[in-house]
Amino acid sequence: MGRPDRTRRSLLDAAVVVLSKDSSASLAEVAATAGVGRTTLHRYFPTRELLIRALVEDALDRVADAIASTHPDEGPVIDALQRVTDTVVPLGPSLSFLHAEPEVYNARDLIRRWYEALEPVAQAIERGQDDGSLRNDLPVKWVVDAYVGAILTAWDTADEGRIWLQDAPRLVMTTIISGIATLPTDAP
Amino acid sequence: MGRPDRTRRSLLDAAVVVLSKDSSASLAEVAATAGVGRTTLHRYFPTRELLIRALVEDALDRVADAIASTHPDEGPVIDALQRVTDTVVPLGPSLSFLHAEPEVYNARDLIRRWYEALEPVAQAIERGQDDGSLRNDLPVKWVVDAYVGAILTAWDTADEGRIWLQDAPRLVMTTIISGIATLPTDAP
DNA sequence: GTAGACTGGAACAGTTATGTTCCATTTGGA
DNA sequence: TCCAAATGGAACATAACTGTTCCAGTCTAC
Repeated sequence: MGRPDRTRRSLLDAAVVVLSKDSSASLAEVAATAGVGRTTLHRYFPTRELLIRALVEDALDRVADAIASTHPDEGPVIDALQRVTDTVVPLGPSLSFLHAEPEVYNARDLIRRWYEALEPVAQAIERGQDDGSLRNDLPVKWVVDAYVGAILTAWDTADEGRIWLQDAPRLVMTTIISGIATLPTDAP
Repeated sequence: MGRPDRTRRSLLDAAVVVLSKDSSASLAEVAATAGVGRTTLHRYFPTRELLIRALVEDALDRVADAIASTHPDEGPVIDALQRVTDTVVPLGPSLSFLHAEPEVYNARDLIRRWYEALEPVAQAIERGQDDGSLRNDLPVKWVVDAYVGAILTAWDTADEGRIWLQDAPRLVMTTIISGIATLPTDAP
């Protein structure tokens, strides 16, 4: 990895840190955090929009790779979701800005790519509803969003120090799979 | 309600609409949406920060009132959560900006008030864990965040047209209470 | 060690939002 | 009707960020 690649990576990492804290932070702040001159930032990412696009695409790639690496189309669906959760959650709060950036919200193609990245998860959930391991009275779209939402919540909550990130996968899985109530059969 | 009160309300409502779509929108846009001159906006809210504070406080009041009106400390906990859900969800996507505004995130007292508003919910959940209706292997803080997160997800998802807001209370309750898996007892 | 790539600082213009002031106009209640 | 409150528009100063240019300095691969 040559110097340009390292500089580029520093900038992307710094941008994640800075922009997830304040999505309207200045590029000067990003450059400073990356330990790089503002001029250099503009050499790599001529405009703010291009920086954010690159940022989101980078994050999307990481999520898509993480999901694919767990082969969510194989084995029992609940096990598959467990693998996805264990792999994606540690990617960390650093990705939660995906949720907030207005630039993301208004770029059709980025939204499309976001749902493309989640498509394997959607398919696993559909498979689970078909084979009877997941309840089928909830729309697949809702289940996907609720599942992703739980992961985002875990990131936020861990970020605020209300839980430990290492506990997050269990909390997410228990909550989303079994819910917060005791089983009806537990009643006398 | 005199003219000043109506103007103030128009401004707050417009601010919710505009800022929840783009949290960096200009005050001119807010004023225009409220059908009010920019000068008038500044008369009511001298600075942008004060507008946002007023906005958040207004939203907090609405949520707190909605929660209180359901008396979450009475009756079976799951019924109480159902009442809270049915009452809070219709308050609508208009409140989801609570989640995004950086000004909110960086104001200690607003965060504190946010959790104060949720305190009755936290107490209900604690009560449920004590009386055995909710599983007690999850931290109360996590359960509160997961529950609120599910409502926020429902708002976002409804906003994007992936579900209908009128279905949201059932989806939220089913998902958070029972989870997305079929009951173990459903297996042959 | 040297050439070419890479970097950083400074200075600049252009744009945009904010907050203020002043004044003319409209509104609504007494 | 009349008066005081409320409003809106225009103009202004200020501040901040963006994106560009130019140049001098530094690193690195050869």
